[in-house]
Amino acid sequence: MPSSTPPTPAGSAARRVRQKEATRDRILDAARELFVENGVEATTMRAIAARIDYTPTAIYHHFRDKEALIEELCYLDFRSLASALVRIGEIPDPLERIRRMGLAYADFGFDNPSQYKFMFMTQSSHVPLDKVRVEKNNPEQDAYGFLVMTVDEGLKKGLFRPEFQDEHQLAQLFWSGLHGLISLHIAKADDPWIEWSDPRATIKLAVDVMLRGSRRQGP
Amino acid sequence: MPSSTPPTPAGSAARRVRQKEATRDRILDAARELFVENGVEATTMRAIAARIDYTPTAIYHHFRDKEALIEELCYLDFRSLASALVRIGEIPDPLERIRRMGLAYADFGFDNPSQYKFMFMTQSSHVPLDKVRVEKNNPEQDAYGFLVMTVDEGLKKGLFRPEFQDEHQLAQLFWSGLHGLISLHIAKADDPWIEWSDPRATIKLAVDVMLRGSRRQGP
DNA sequence: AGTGATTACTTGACAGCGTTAGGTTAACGC
DNA sequence: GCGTTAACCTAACGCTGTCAAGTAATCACT
Repeated sequence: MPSSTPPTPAGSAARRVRQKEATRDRILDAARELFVENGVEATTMRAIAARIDYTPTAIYHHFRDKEALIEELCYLDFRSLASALVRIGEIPDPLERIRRMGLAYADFGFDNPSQYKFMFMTQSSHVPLDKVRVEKNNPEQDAYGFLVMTVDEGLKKGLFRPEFQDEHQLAQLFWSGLHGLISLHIAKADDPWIEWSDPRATIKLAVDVMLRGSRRQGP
Repeated sequence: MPSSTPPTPAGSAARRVRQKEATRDRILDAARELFVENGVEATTMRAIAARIDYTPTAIYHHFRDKEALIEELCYLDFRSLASALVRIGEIPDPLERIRRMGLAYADFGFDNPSQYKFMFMTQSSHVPLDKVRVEKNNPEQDAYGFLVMTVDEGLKKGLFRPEFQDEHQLAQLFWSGLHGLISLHIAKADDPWIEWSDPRATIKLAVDVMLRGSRRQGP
């Protein structure tokens, strides 16, 4: 067998598949750049196409419509968020794990405001039910599921006050506490009305406040 | 002087002013209804005009553009939110006052999701700097200022843990904790991914958690 | 009473948007 | 070579927010 054979998939059919995926990725990259630069709303299909020297209609051969394109980026970001959080999974103490997850989650939001915006600040059942892309409760892929599992572990170890029974409710409480600060800062950072404190410092305080306020007794 | 004179402003000039304000109000009412029904984005100037039997361009004699129309509604809602909260102002204990304000704020959000959305979940320095409509720090009109003042009162009474010094930071912490839950519920209520707990129950828990986690010692 | 100015509103249009029907062109299996 | 597939383009549709210009009624004033 000659060494000139392409490494993974031989044959020109496979090459065409690869080429199609390549332009698909170029569309995604261009869209992401423009979304980050100008926001989702202000980014037009024409602009995305122009950036990679295609006609707008070419995009529709790769994505059903603009929303499907957004959803694809959203899906990729959900995975990258989850894999950023999962590195914290080894920390043995559930409470400390929650604390560290919170800080990492906030970092993700502040570092990627544009992604954060269309992940958590816009309506849309981001997963078409027939074609689930993210595996639920796989911590590699589902950050929310990971949080719920961690909270559940804390509940079973009796680390929280007795009024907390539902792991979903407590997880939503933690999550939304952070989300509030991140999203307000993204949406209203320019508002002269509010004198914003350093958001990362506030996040640290907020995480501590929520843990202290929900855990059983303690020193 | 004959009694046929109109009550408040005499003269037909004044009547014209009143008529102009009347159609302006009709535009605002129609816009509000459509915004609530279909959302801000999906509501067109043409639809607003059609609802009150005007041409779309008539609106532009009363509002600079669509954003100015939204901002006017936003401004009205800010005042109605503030006056809903100010009724709680008499409660003497600052902590209890914060707790009650939190619950009232959440009620406003859950009861008026559409208003809440364009008040707190969309970008825009909602106040044109040259023409401030809401009086800052007047609790009747500025809900955020009211919260900051209450937090400051608590700080001065030594009710909070020593790491809290900045009244803005602590106010933002409380506020954003609630905002997170409200906004996530508005944006993602339909998302099959998350098993939402009863949001009002979670709000109650969240308020208690945040107060317990931030106040000094205590039983 | 007549005249000119003001103004609330309409007509008709513009550019730009997301999207689509239909045509072109190249590579494919046979 | 031939029919098929499919990636991409051309041209257009209906929709959007917005505007320049026109109309008609009311105003203030001589």
